[in-house]
Parts: sequence; structure tokens; C-alpha cells
Amino acid sequence: MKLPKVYEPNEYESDIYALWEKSEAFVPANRGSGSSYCIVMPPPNANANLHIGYELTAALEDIPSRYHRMKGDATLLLPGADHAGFETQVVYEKHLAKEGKSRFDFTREELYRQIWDFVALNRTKFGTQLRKMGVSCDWAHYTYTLDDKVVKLAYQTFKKMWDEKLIYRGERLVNFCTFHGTGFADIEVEYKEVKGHLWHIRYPLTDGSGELIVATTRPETMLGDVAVAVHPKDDRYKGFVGKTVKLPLTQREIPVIADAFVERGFGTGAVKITPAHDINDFDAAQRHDLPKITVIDHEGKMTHDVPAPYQSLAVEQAREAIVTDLNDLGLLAEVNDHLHNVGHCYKCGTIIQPLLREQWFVDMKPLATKAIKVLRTDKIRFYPDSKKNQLITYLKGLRDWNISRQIAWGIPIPAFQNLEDPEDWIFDERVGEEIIEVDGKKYRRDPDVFDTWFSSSSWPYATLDYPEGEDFKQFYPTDLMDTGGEILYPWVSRMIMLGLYVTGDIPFKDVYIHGYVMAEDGSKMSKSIGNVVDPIPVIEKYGSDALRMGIIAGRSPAVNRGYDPRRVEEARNLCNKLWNVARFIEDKIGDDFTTRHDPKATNSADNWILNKMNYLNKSMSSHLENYRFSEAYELIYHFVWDDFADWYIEASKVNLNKDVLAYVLDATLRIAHPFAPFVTETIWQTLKWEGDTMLITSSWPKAVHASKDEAAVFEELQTIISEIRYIKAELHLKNLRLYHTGEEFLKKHTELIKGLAGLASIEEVRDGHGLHLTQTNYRCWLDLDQETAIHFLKQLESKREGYAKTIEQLEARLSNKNYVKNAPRKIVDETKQQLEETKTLLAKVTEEHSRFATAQR
RNA sequence: GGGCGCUUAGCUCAGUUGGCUAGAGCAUCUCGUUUACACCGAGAGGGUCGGGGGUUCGAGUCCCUCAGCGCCCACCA
Repeated sequence: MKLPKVYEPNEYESDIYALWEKSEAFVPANRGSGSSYCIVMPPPNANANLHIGYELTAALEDIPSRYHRMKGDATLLLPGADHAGFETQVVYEKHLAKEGKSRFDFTREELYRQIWDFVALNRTKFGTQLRKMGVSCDWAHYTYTLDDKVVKLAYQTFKKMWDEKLIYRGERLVNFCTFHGTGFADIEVEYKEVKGHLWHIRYPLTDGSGELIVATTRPETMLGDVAVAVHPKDDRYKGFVGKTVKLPLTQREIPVIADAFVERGFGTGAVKITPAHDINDFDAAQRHDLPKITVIDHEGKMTHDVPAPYQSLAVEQAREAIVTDLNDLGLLAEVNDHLHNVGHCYKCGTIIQPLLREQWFVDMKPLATKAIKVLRTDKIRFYPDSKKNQLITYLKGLRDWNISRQIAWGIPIPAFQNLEDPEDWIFDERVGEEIIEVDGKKYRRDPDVFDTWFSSSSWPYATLDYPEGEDFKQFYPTDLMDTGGEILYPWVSRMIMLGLYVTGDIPFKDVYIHGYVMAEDGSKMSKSIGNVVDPIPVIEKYGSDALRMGIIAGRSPAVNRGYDPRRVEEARNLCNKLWNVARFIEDKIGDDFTTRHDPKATNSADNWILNKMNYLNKSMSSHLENYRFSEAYELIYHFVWDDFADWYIEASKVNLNKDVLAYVLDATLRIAHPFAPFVTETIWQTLKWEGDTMLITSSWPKAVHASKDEAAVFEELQTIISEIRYIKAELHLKNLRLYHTGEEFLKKHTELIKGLAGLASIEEVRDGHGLHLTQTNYRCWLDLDQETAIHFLKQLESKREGYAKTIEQLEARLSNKNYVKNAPRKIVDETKQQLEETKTLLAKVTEEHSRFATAQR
């Protein structure tokens, strides 16, 4: 079969993927026998196209999976998709807005069904895209975060926590977005620096003996003040504690209390306490048993519990009105500019209101404590390592987790409230019904849904059918979890905590944190800026393998880097190189050839390439096992291009050894397969000698025997060839002859040197003349006349200077007694040897230089 | 206010535990139509590794410090 000159990925990729899928190549083989390897892929949001960042994830997980599959491990790469509760609802709301509708036009049930259909449409696209990326995941294991088994497990976990008192329902301050109408977990709030003001307000003492000035950034919340706090050791306010102040605008009497949380140095040292709208104040109010007065409602408007003029005003309007009124009353002591951090909704940018709400909370202390303990034992390795300590720090400061969300799109919380007794909550899985009856009492379903992360925390074992599934038994704990740094806290930490809590074991052994794929200019990709790179057109233009390799090239864990199309092009070229290497070899070998897995080296080039191959094999394993993807890629790149194509294939045009040629192609395809699955498999399918097999399910090559001495011979030949090429290029010469005076080595390798260096001939002569080669110890001369060779003086001169300088440095090093005494013997010996070699080179170059310099005069 | 990362060739970046003359791709320059490949071949030029100090026989690599950029966390009202 004659292959076309240029590899056109589009012609083969979809057929190759279909072949793998049809042959069940992704289904774990060798189950139950020996070792296994499993990666559960982080499920991307099912609501949108995959962006180029997921190509990185796909590559980082597919490469080790393919490697382990070839190593003979039972290998499972498990795909899935995330319903991404709030995220998806936001997307859908935008979609509704385009049609002039909003979420308020529908009931939650209606919304849920609509979003379900909306997502179902996109979910099929996701499968197509992952296939184009060449991900070798087992589609039979595909899991959606709203699949029954995931939902059931979320309910069981909720129940277990409820029974064990890790879950409680309580009225707490919740981070509330008044635009989206839902609360968030602490981690979901985005803090931004905002230029605001610090208003100093006079609070007169009830007994008329003076006043306290409090400083606040949110004057409108003063209507909900229940106390003023000062530091117990603050001498300025000693006499005030225990008295009361008259809260301006309301005339409510509120106490002055002492609490150590007050920073004496900030503002005036007197703090207004508004428990319903500030988390610190909430805590202080708990300590001092103070009431909580809500003055802002869920729409961001003032409630009816405030004086009439302010009722129903939006927060900003209320602020303005209050400041004006205070000023008119002469109660505004001072206004300063103030830079501070304010929480915002990470989706719409609305300022987050801390509001009092009854929600379900998870007591995180016991879970975090256990996770910290495990993290400290190094049972889970992190790449890069520094992320582990970061995670421990985070876990130490963790507050209780609000898992209730007031949205439609999500898993309903399986809890029901007694219609007669609001304190009476029961667990029940009949979430399809709004009202249920138990023991003659009627209960109403909690209208809220779970925070998405509550259910997705069980991802590693929910997907593997915990607790009884065969997959769980074989593959848990999984081997690798690869994610971006942004979900280290919300997801990775919770998978560890819940994994330990539910299964008693860690969910994964290794965590690899990848950096983000940024836009070409290094900025963040974002839809609104319009600089998002869609992977599919890139795949269509350059091929899936090219994108995969181009995206991992030069990337280190946890470091953000711009997308670089030049790298993709470079990788595309590598695919084409591989293609043409195969074309050449298949042509040389012919159709009726049977490959040997113990090839017999018959010349120095054979031994050299087999040694290189053994080294590649070993280094590749080591790099992959340590997740050094970029280094592994470079290794294969330079092996294919420099060693295999530029040297070995060129050498084989002189001395053909079909066995070795075929073996090296065979082994190269295997080793390159995880990085370039499509092109390697495409080539494999054209190989006559491998019959009906598939590369994806073939085995990783074993080391073969090769002589190191013979390999060294080839390296000597390379030195000679390179020097000749250099001189030819510098002097623009062709059809040169090489003379020697009877060197056996040169006689033996005449054809190879002649072929690779592009010489007219190599001749044995009585007296050598011309330009003496300096880099080899074999005496030989390029046939140049004096006139031509003189143009080479400059090069000889700079070489001479270079050697002289090196010798100077080496001698200085060796004359340093401390160096000889302290440095390892091996290093010192190497220095000595290098010095000798350089001296020899200097002598030769000097000799040539002076010969021509003399001739010139 | 804490914590972390980055600064290496014109550009984008590698450089694992300190040890040959600091690397790659692209770009640049010079040659080249040898039938695997111009998505190619041969060759070349280009870096005081952000500044300063220190430890060491030896520092791109470890420590201190300064500068610039970026990220994460944190309840200073």
C-alpha cells in the first residue's frame, strides 16, 4: 500500500476512533489479574461546548491511561458530565432573557424540566468533542451527575450526616445574591476591592452624658443595630460599657458592650453591631445573646421593620437618604474615603448581602480534621507538592458549609417540614411530591436544592458504584485526579473529606493541578472578551494529536500559560515526520515482512539507535510516572526527529537492516502512542507485519540488547560527519574528497561517511594534504587548496580561542585544592579528562591555524 | 494583612535532588531540487539566567534583600 506524502489527520481520525470504540479497546481488560489504573475524569459542565482548557485535562488523563493500558494494567478512564446547578441555571436564564422571559415566569418544576431538555441537547455535543480529542474513556461507564446512582448516594450521605448530627438546620448568615435570589457557600463569594467611604456617626448616650462615634462602611445597616461594641481594655470607653445609646433615626435604646474582637486602632474603636447583616456582628451577637433585626430583604430592599421613610428603598437609596438625614441632624461627625474588600456574586457582580436565613449546614470541623490528618501522612501526593500545604491551611480555617440553594436546577433536598410544627423536619426521599403524610402528619418538601458540590464530592466513588460495585472494589481509591487550581478548595478538598467520611478511604492517590490555558497574549480567556479558543477547529486544521501535544508542550503543573499555535504546528510537523518515517520504512521492507522483537544489530548505527531506544523507553516511563508530561513529549519529539529520522534512517540508506528498522518503527509507535494516538494507530493499521492487531491494546516495548561499544563507534562517525558538514557549509563547497593514510576505521566506514557527509569520495593516499580534521583522532584531510582553506582561518581562530579559554578555566578549577578535595571523585576525574581532550583539540586547531596563517603570508 | 507563583535567546517557554561549553520550538541568516518528508535537509548567529548580597570547591538551581508582574486566601466594621 502506498501512503500519501502528507499525513492528513482528518482522513483517518474518526475512523480510528470508531475502530477503537467498536473493538471495545477502552473497556478495562485484565480485570482481577494484577494491577489496575483508574482515572475518573472531572465532569465538565454539560451546558456548553468544551473549551480548550478541557483539551489539556483530556490529554493529561488520556496519556497516563494509554500508557498504563499498554503496560498491562486493567485501565479505566471514566467520563462524565456535570449538571453544574447554579452555573447552568445562569446560562439558561440568559437564554430565557433572549426570548424576553425570566425564571419568574415559571414554577421550579417547569424550570427544572426546561433546563433538563436544554442540557440534554448539549450533552450529546460533549461526547462528540471528547471523541475528537481522542480520549480513550470507557463510554459504558459514562456518568451524569443527575444519574440515579449519584442522586441516591447524595441522599444516603445526607441521611448519614443527619443521623450522625453533622448536618443541622439553622438560621445563619448566608451569602445572598439578591439578583439571582440564592445563597452561596463562602468559597463562591468573590471579593473585590472597592472605593467606599467610612462614615463616622454620633450615637448619643441615653443618659445625655455624652456620645459614642462609630465608624461604618454601610450606614444603612445601622437601622438593624442592636448594640455598640468597644474593646474591653480600651480606656477611652471604660465608662461607656453597660450604658445605652439612643440609636439615631429609630430612637431605639441599645447597649454598649465590651468584646475583644474590636480592633482598637480601626476607625474610632467603637463598632456598631448589626447581627443580621454582618458575619462578625452575628458572632458577637451570639456571644452576648443579642437579638437580630433584619432590615434588608432578599430583593435587596429595606424591610418594613425600619422607619417609614426608608421602607422598600433599595440599599443604595437607603444609604443616601440615611446619610443625608444624619447630616441634617448634625450626627455625621466625619466622612473618609475608604478602600475595602466587598463580596460580589461571581456570576453577575451584584454585591453579596449577608442575610439571615434558615438553611442546611454541614458541620465541617470533624470532616476537615480527618482530612488534615490524612494529608499529613502523604497518602495523597500532590503535583506540585506546594498545593498540599495550601489545602491544609484552607481546611484549618473552614467554616460550616451552607448546602442549600434557592434555585430550580439541582438535586432536591430530601427533607420535609411538618406543617403544624416548623421545628419538626424529617428525611424522606419522595422529593417528587410536595406534600407527604407520615404517621398522620403532613409534611411539606424543602423547596431548596443541594449545592452542586455536595453531590459531586462523591464523584470518585459514586461513579464506581459504591459500595457493592465490582468497579469500586477494583478501582477505588483511584490513581489520579487532575484538575485546575480553581477547584482545589471547592471540589478536591470536599472529595477528600467526603471520600474519607463515606468510604473510609482516600478517593485518589495523586492530585495533579494543571495551570490554565490562557489566551495567546497571556490574558484570561473569556466569552465576553471573545478570545476563547475553540479546540474543534484547531483539531480540524492540525489534527487531534497536534493539538494534544501542542498544548502540553512546555507546560508545568499549576502554571498558567498562553495558548501557543506555534507549538501546535510544531506537533503537527512531528506527526507528519512520523508518517514519513513509516512511509520510508514500509517501502524498504515490503509487504511480506515479519517483525522481530529481538532485532539483531549488524552495524554501529543499529547498536546506536537500539541504545537510544532503550534509553527512551526507560526515561519515558520515569517521566510519565512522575507526571512530567512536557519532558516526556520533548523526549519523544527529539528521538523521532533527531535520532531516528535524521541519523538512523539516513544511515540505513547506506546499510539497510530491515529487522532493526522495523523494530524501531514498531517500538516508536508504541512509545509515542499516548502522545499521538491517532497518527500512531493509523500507521499501525497500515503495517502488514502486525496483522489485525490494534496499537492501543498492544504492549509497551521491552528493552533489547545493544552494544555500547558499537554505539560509540557510530558517535565517532557522527563527529567526523558533522565536522565535514560544518566545513562544507562554512566554505560553500561541494564534491569534496576526504584523504587518509590508511586508517582502518575510515576504510571500514567509507560508505557511511561518504553518504552522510555528502562527499565525492574517500581515498587512501600516501601523504595527507588539505585541511586536517580536528575533532577526531583518526587522521584525515579534506581536499582543499590553500586559497580556499584560508577562508577558514577565522573559524579556526575562534575555535582556538574557545579551547584556550576552556583550558584556562579547567586548569584553574583543578589547581583549586578545595575543589579537588571536596568535589566528588567522578566530577574531578571528568574535569581532568576534559582538560586532556581540550588540550589535544587545541593543539590540532593551533597547528592547522598556523599552517594556513603562514601560507597566507 | 497573610500565603504562593513568575522574571532564562527577538517571541513563547523547558531546565527533577546545586556538577560537562544553559536547552527547545518559532523567528533570523547561509547553503541545498541526494526519489520518506519543503509540514523537508545541512550549517550558523543569538543569553553577564530581573538587580544586589550571601552560602559553597562549584549557584539558573539553595538563603537573604530589592524591583516588576500575576494568583489565592482573610470578618478590620
